[in-house]
Amino acid sequence: MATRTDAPTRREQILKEAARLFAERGFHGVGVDEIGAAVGISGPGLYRHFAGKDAMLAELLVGISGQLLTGAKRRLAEADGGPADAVLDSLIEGHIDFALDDRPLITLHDRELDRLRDSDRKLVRQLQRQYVELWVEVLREVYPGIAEPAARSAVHSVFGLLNSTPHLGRPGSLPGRGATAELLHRMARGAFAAAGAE
Amino acid sequence: MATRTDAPTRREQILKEAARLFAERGFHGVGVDEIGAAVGISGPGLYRHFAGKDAMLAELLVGISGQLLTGAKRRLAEADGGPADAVLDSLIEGHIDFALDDRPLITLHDRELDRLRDSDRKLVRQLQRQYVELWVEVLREVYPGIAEPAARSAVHSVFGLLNSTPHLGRPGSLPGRGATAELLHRMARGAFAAAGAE
DNA sequence: CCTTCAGGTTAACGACCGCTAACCTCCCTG
DNA sequence: CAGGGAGGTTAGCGGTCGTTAACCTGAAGG
Repeated sequence: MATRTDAPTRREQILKEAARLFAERGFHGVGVDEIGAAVGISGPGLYRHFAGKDAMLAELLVGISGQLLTGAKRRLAEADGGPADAVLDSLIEGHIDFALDDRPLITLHDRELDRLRDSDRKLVRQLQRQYVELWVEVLREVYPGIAEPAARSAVHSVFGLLNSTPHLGRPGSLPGRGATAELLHRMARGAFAAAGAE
Repeated sequence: MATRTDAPTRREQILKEAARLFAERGFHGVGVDEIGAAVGISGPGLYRHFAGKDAMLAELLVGISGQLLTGAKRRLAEADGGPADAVLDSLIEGHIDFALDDRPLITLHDRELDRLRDSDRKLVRQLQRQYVELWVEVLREVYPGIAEPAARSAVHSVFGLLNSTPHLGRPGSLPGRGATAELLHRMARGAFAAAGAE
């Protein structure tokens, strides 16, 4: 995957700022004028790029879910045939990268889902479910003793653990990105191990 | 603590329904008319019991934080002098009880804090900080090797794990409350153990 | 050089929502 | 048995917000 070097499009600027604002003050707490101001244009100018405020949220949430799922599938494919243990580590690593690099999106991801139109919400839920099931399969390979409902619960709980990054204080009070990532990784493995030991 | 047997007051009804609605659709997503309807009165009737919509949210959040802190202090006092290990277990148990019994409140707790007036938000933050510090102290007794910043991060992350209950599916798809509580408890201990093993 | 169109602008409409005003109706109490 | 307060009601005001309408402008293309 080539790293982007070209300038972000106006659409992307808007999405990024909207994500930040939605995460800070909630979907209903942010006005379109604010979003516009954040990218240097004013309120209604946004409608040249999006059908409405809802559309921005929808694109954000679908994008997040899709990105997570795609990344996980890729990691699974890359490690095809390898030890399930390593695959689980790779999944954890990917999720942590995302949680540390895109904190606003992680926040939105489980906070504003209910504000979506039915069709969009169904789509997001479906992507999320696939992502979870993917983890569940790998987890049950590593810990064959764990029953499926328990495995699903364990996966959701570890997501809760990994998604706690927004609560870990602003960057700077953290012990450094690498150390935080490592700590989260160890804790996730520890939690899974405890769930697997019946 | 004696279990309440008398009927809930109107104020308590309102708070409970408001908590549920706020958790479902967000603070700004719920109108006062809806809250009123949920308790059988209509919109402005709420103002006989609360100064405004903000006041309901404030009372809910301050109440949650206070309850968590008070409960933790009580458990700490009860186990005074006992093994730190057992105290940690008691803290975890208390938090899980809360997360399982008052899911809407847990949801609100880290979702709508920014909607509070400055003074209320400061109060809630102060209560939360005390609660965290209490856990950090106990955790560092159990795992003396862990540095304080890492311990704080670990505590926040385990809160994320325990507070994942709203994502565990509606009661019924769960393997039963007792089993869920036990699983969460084991995972929390596993995560802490992994954080403590440097 | 004229045209076109992408991407802005401001004005304003309509809906919604928090809150207040004004009024009503029990029930408790002196 | 008056009267007063607790706890409702409906009507409506004022502000906010998403969205649309109408207009403007600069740059690219024939």
